[in-house]
Amino acid sequence: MARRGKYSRDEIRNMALDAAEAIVAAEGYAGLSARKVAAAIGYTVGTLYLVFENRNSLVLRINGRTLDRLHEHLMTAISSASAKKDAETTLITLARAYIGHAERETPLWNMLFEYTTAQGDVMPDWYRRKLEHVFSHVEAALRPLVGDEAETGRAARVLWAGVHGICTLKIRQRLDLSGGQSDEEMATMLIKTFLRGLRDR
Amino acid sequence: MARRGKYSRDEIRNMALDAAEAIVAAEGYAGLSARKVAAAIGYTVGTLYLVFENRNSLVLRINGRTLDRLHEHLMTAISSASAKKDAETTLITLARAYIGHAERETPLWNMLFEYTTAQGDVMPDWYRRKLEHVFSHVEAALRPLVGDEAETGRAARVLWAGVHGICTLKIRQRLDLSGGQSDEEMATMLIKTFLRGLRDR
DNA sequence: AAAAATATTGAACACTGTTCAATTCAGTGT
DNA sequence: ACACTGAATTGAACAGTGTTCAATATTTTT
Repeated sequence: MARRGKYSRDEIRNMALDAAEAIVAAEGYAGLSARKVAAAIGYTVGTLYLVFENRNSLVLRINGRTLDRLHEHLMTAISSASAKKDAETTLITLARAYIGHAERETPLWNMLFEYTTAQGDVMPDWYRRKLEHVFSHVEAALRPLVGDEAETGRAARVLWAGVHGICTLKIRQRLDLSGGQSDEEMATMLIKTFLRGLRDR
Repeated sequence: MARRGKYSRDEIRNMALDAAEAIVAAEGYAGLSARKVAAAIGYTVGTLYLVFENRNSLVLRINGRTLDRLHEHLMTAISSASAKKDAETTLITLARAYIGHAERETPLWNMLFEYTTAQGDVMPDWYRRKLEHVFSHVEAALRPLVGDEAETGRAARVLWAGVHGICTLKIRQRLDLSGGQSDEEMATMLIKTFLRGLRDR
């Protein structure tokens, strides 16, 4: 049944990504299988392997899309709600948006970190650019507060890794040890305290 | 070949845990399989399932041991090097020890977070106690600095989630975007800035 | 209409977690 | 010494997995 739907390679790739995304969203990373994706778009495994090198590269592409959506979400969050507010407000807005996104798309967001490269080699360039892209929001908010550009980069990374840590531990239920403080409250506390420490340097 | 080595259930369980740990350390979470563990201790799959409910519960037990070792490691780190130093020094020592442990046992440490409970239910009690145990070190260091006990708990969780975030992003190579700042330097910066912000409240 | 080129299939391989009837054996009773 | 019993252990079976690639189906070119 060749060329059945006259879909190009790119079209098949996108259909596969759509289907795979839906599967992960519904059944999680573990529920994702080549045959399931292929069946969902009306093809068989073989075709899928014609369009993706392997399972890992499919996962990486889905993750790329997740990063794109996250970037979009952060953008609208800071542009709509509190335009041109101070750094603290902006950063808190960003953190809420980040955490909100992670909670809304938990399985896809989890997959962002379940994927691991073979020991020794790094993430592909296009993926690292997307990561930087997401990061740029934090840097922009922090720049007015920290003079030096290199220092801005460092502070942004440290602070955002911190917010990410809160987010990931909450979502994976490693932080429910005591009084039910929400992850957003925790992130707010981190940001406020960190910024105060930064100002009083 | 029944009762071949006259091992009790508990002994078999421990042998299995030792073997599984070695496999994960060498080949990662993905390399762990029931048949491999069984073969390594001279039994077959069936016996393994007599001693562990399923793969997940085996993983959870390995994780328990990893937490125990982590706890030990943190203890020796603060008791030997800098006994009775100020909070900042202690926390930095703890962070270095935490990160060092994660880097020394990367696959086992990763598995700590790759394991996920079925959606809806929580970690078993014995596991949560181990988590609290590890946390207690951070709380102890932070207590003199923060008056209120509830506030101490909050600050400890926020700060440690931050350190964990740095650690996890570095190990999973999501933070190599720019000038090669080490994860330990980043954690130090986080701790110093956070503590300054905490003091100048 | 025949030939060439390309798209698609699906069986095959070596693996996975999990179950459970069948087998093998240690200890006891005779 | 021998059968019996009950527990320990096995390993085949099931339904799935990622991945490959000769074979087939279809379109395009000649």
